[in-house]
Amino acid sequence: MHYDFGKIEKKWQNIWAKRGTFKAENNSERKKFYVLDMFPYPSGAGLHVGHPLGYIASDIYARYKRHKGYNVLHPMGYDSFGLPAEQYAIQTGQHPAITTEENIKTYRRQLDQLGFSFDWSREIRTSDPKYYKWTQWVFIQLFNSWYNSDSDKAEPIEDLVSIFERDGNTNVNAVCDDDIPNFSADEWNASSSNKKQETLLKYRLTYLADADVNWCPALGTVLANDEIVNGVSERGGHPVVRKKMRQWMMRITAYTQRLLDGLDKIDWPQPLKDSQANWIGRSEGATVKFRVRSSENGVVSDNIDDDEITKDAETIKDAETAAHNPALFIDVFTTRPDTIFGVSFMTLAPEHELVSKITTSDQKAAVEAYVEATAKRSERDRMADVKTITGAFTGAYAEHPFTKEPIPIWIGDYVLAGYGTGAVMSVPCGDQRDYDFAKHFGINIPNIFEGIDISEEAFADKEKTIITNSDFLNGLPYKKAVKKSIAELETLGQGEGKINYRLRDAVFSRQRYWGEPFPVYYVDGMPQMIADEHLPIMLPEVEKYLPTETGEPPLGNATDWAWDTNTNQVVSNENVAPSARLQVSERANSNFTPSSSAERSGSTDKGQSNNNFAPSAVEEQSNDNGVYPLELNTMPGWAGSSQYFNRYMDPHNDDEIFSQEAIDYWQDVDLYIGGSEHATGHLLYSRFWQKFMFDRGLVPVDEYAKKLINQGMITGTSAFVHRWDYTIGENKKAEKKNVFISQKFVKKMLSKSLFLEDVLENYEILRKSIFDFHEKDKNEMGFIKVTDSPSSISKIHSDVSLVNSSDELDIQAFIKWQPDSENSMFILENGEIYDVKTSPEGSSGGAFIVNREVEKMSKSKYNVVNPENIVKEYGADSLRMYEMFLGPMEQSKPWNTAGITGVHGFLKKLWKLYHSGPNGEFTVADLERPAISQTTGTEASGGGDSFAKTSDNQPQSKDEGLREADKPAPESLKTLHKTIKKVEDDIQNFSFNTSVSTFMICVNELTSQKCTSREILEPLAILMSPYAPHIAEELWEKLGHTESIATASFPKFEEKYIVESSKEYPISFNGKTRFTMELSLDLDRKQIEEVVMAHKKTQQQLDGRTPKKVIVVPGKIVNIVG
RNA sequence: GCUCGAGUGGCGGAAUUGGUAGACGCGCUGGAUUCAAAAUCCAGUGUUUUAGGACGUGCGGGUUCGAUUCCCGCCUCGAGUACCA
Repeated sequence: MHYDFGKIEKKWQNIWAKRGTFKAENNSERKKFYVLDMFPYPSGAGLHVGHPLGYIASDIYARYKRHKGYNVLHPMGYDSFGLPAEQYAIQTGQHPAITTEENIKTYRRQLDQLGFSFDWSREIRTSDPKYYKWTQWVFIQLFNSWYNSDSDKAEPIEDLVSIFERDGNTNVNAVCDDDIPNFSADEWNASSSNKKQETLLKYRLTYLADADVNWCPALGTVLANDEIVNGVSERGGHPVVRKKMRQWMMRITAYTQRLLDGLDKIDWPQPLKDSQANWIGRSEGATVKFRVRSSENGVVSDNIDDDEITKDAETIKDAETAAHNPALFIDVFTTRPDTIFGVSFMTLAPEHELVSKITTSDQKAAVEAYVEATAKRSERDRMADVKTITGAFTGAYAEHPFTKEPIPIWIGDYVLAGYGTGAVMSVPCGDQRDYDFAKHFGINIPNIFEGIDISEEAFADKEKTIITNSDFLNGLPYKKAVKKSIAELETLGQGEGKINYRLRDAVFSRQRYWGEPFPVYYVDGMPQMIADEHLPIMLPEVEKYLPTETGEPPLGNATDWAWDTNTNQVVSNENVAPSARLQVSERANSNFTPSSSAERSGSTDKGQSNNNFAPSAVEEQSNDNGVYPLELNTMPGWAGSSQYFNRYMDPHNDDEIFSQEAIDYWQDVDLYIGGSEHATGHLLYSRFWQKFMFDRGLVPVDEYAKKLINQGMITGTSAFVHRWDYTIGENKKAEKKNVFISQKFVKKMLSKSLFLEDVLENYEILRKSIFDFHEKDKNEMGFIKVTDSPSSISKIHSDVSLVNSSDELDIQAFIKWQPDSENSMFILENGEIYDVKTSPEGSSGGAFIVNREVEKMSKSKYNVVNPENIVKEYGADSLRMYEMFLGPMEQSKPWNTAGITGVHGFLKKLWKLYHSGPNGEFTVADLERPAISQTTGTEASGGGDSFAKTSDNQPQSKDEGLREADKPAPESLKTLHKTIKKVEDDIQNFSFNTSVSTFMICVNELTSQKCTSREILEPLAILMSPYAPHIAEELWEKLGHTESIATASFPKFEEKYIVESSKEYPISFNGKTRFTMELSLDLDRKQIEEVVMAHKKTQQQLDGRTPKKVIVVPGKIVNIVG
C-alpha cells in the first residue's frame, strides 16, 4: 500500500472540520494556551509559499501544546479593511466587500489545504460590522477617557468634569494639549456647553486637532509615519507632503514611558524591542527659555511682567498677541544643558511660528524667500540632500540666560518643526550640525571643552567632557555639569529638566472608504459620540469610491449619512438642518477643517480665556431638528488589529467586547508569531490600546503577548536565461533571431570579459546560421555583419516552473511560455547549437542550464511558488516539513522547490516503516501492551481528564501473548528516546528545522533496525503529529485508535534508554584530533590516560617525545600536549 | 551616519555549557534495477596533496591544552532608522 497523501490529507481535513477537533473551550479545568498568528490582509494574489511559514510554526506549537494537555486557543481571521480592495474598487466599481469576500475564499481554500489546527468557529473579519462594532466601541471609550499623570493611568472623562466643576483645572496634572489656559470652577461652570466640549477635547485620549499630517495626493489620504518608506507611500510609492488638516488623533504620547518600560516585561525579539524603543525615542535633557532681545515690532527685552511670561512661546499665536505681550521667549529642548555657555546662535525651524514675528525688516525678504523655498521642497528632497547647508538670519537676537549676551537667531531647515520645540540652541563646538552651520555662515565657535581641539570638527564625547569657559560649570564633567546647569536654570526660572520623546500622537483619520466609520456626528462643529446601544454604525453605500468634487473623503458621496438623534438612525443627508449642513460644506472647502478651528487658536492668556468661555455666537442655532452630519473620515488600518487578539476569546458576543469569564480564563496571548515589519505599527499601537483597556479595567494584563517570534521572509530563487544581443549591420529594426547561451559559456564570458567567439568552438556555425536566417532580409538591411561584445548579454527571467532540480531549462515549455522566442537558438552546456526551427523536436542531446539568483518573491520576477501546486504534487505534510526544514524560523531564506524531494522521500520512508509487509501491508506488532500507557504523561492537566483516555481505545493485549520478536530492540528504544528528547527541546526553542533532521535520522535508524514494534511506532506517530498531522492521524487510525491523535499525550522521555556504556574518544595532539578510541565510560581520568598513552598510535604520534601535559575530560576528549 | 543582525562545502543549513567542524537534506559522481524513463536502492562527495599528511567556519590579533563558539580591532552583506538637538 503506497503513501497516498492526496487521499489521506483530504480525509483528515474533512474529519477535523466535521468533528470540530480543534475547537477551544472557554470553560475548562485544563490550563489555557493561546497561540496566535498575525492575521493576514486577504490580498487578491493569494498565498505564496512564504506566507504559511509562520502559520506552520504556530500550528506545530499549538498541536504540541495539545499533546501536552493544554486547552489551546489557536484562531485565525482576516484584517480585511485596507487599501488594495479600495483601489480595485476605484478602478472597476466593484464593491470592496465583494472582492474582499472573494479573496478570503481563496485564502481559506489555501489555508485549509495545509491542515492547520485553527479553531475556525472563532474566525473574525475586521470589515464585518459585528466585529467593527467593537472597534467603534473602543474608540468611544478612548474618547471618554483622559490621562491622569498623577495616577499614571487613563480615567473616565466624567471624573475630570467633576474635578473641573469643583476646582477648575489648576490642580489637574494631565497629558493634554499644551495650549489650555487655567480656569477656575466658576469659570468652568459658567461656560457654554460648546466651550466645555472644546476644552474637554484637549484632554480626551482621542481628539480632533489640526495636525501636520503626511498627505499623499495620489492616494487621496493621510498616512501614518510607519506607512511611509523613504519619503514615499509604502503602498504604491507615491510622494507624500506635509499638510495641516483637522484629524482624529490618538494620544499615544500619554503612554510613551509605559510603552518603553513594558518592553522589559515581555519576551519579544531584541531587534523588535530596539526598534520600538528607537521609535519612541526617549531623550533626557532640559528645556531652556531664551528671551528674545530686540525686534522692530515693539518688543522690548526689558520691563517684563513676570506674570505675563507664558508657559510656552508656541502659544503666542499672532502678532497682535505679541504686541500686547512684551515678552517673547523661545523655548528649546537640549540633551546637553551642560554646554549652555557654548551657545553662539539659535536656529528655528523655518515653519516656527515666531519666525514672522521676530524677523527684522532688513532680513524680511531673505527670510521669506528661504521659508518659501523650504516649503516647496518635498520631504524627499530634503532627505536626499542633507549635505547642503542652508539657512537665513532673522536679524533678531535672543539673550543668553546667564551671560545676558546677545545671540543671533537664524532659521535653518536642519531643525525640524515636529521635534522638541522646533528650535535649538546651537552649540557649534559640541554638535556637528551646528558646527557645519556656523562654519558655513561664519558664526563664531567658542570652545567650552578643556583640552579639546575643535578646529576641525565638533566634539561630542560625553565621557571625555570637561567643561571650561563656562562660569559656574568650569571643571565639571558631563554628568555633574548637566545637573548643575539645570539647577541654575530653574533658579532663574528659565528652564527645567525634561524628558523628550520622538513619538508623536498618532493620526487616526483616513480619507478612505474601505475602513471603519467613526461613530461620530457633529453638532455645532463639536463631535458627538453615538450611544453604545446604536452601534455598529454601518459603512454607507456610495456610488463612487473617490473623494467628492468638493474634496471631501469618499463618504461624502453617501446620500444617507446623517444621524437622527430622535430616532437614533442613519438617515438621508437631506434631513440635516441648513445651519448644520453649512458646516459640512465649509469643512470640505477648508480641507475638512470645521469652522471652529479659527476660534480654537489664540486662547492663550487669562484675559482672553474669559472671553472664550462666554457663550459663543456659533451657539445660536436655527431650525435644529436633531439631525446632524456624520463623520466623513474612516479609521486607519491599524484600528481593527489593535484589539483583535482579545476578541478571539469571545468572538460572537454581541453584548460585550468579550465576557469577563472569557478574558479571565484566556488572559493574554502566550505565543504570537508574525513578521517584523509590524514592529512600529501594529505592535506598538496594539500595546497602547491594551494598556488603555487595562487602565479602564477591561483586561487583566497590560501587555497582551508574553512571547513573540518573528518569522523570516522566504525569498524566491529566480531563474535567468542569458540572451546574446548581437548586432546585424546597420538596421536596428530588423527582427533578430534569439540566441540563448547556457550557463557555462555565460560564466566564461562574464568572468574574463571574453567574446562569444572566444568561448564557443562552434561559433562559425552559429554565425553562419544567423547569416542564413537573415539572408531573406538582406536587401532591405544592407550589409550583414554579426558582432558581439562581452557586455552584450542580457539577463531574462524565466518562470521557475520551467526549470528542473538540476537547473536545466525545459526548452519546449520555455518557447511556449514566451511565444516570441520561437525563432531561437540555444547554445547548450555541451557546446551544441540547438535551433528550435530546424532541429527536430527533442533531438538536443545536451541540456540548457539557467543561472539562479535569490530575490524577493514577486510576480514580476516569475519566481512565485504557489503552495497549492506543491500540495498537489507532494502533499501538505511534505510542504509543512520542508518549510520548517529550510532553516531557522527567524532567518530569511531562499525557497527552492527542488529540495522538497528530500522531505517527501522521508515521509514515504516513514510510511514504509509502518508498512513493511511483503506487499506493503500495514505491519505493526499488535500483540504487546500498547506502549502509550507507559511512556506518556501530561504536564498541564490536573490529571485524569480526557487525555489519558485515548489509550483506552487501543486493542488491549495480554502479556502472555507477547512474542519475543515484537519486543522493541534496545537500540530502537534508544533511537526513539533520543528523538523524543531532541524534538521536545527543539519545539521549546522554536528550532523546527533541526527536529526535521532528527526525524529523518530516527526513521533511517528504525528502518535499518527493521523495527515493527508498537511500543516504538506508536509514540513516533505522536511525535510526528505536530509536523505532519495528516500522515500521523492516518497511521494512528491504522494503529487501532478511534479518537484523533491531536490530543494523545506526548511521549515521555526516559533517560535510561539512552545511557551509553562507552564512548569513542577523540585523541588529539596539541588540539588536533589524530585518531579515536572506544573506551568505557566507567574509566576515570587516570585510567584513560594510561590506556591512551599505552596505545601504539599515541607512541607513533609522539615519535619519542615526552608529552608536557595530558588533558583528559572524561566523556569528552583526550588532548596530549607536547 | 546611528541601531540591530548575519558571514561555515556547489546550495539550504547543523554543531545544546569552549571539546571529533560540515549532522540532515538538495545537487553532483559512480553503480544496481529497467527495453527505456520515472521511482527505488547502494557507494562516494570541504580544499589540497609527494597519499604520510597539510590546510580549512569573512579578515587580523588575543585568551585557552583546545575557539565556528569567548575578548579586541577591521571587512562585507542584510534589516530598521534617518538632520531627533
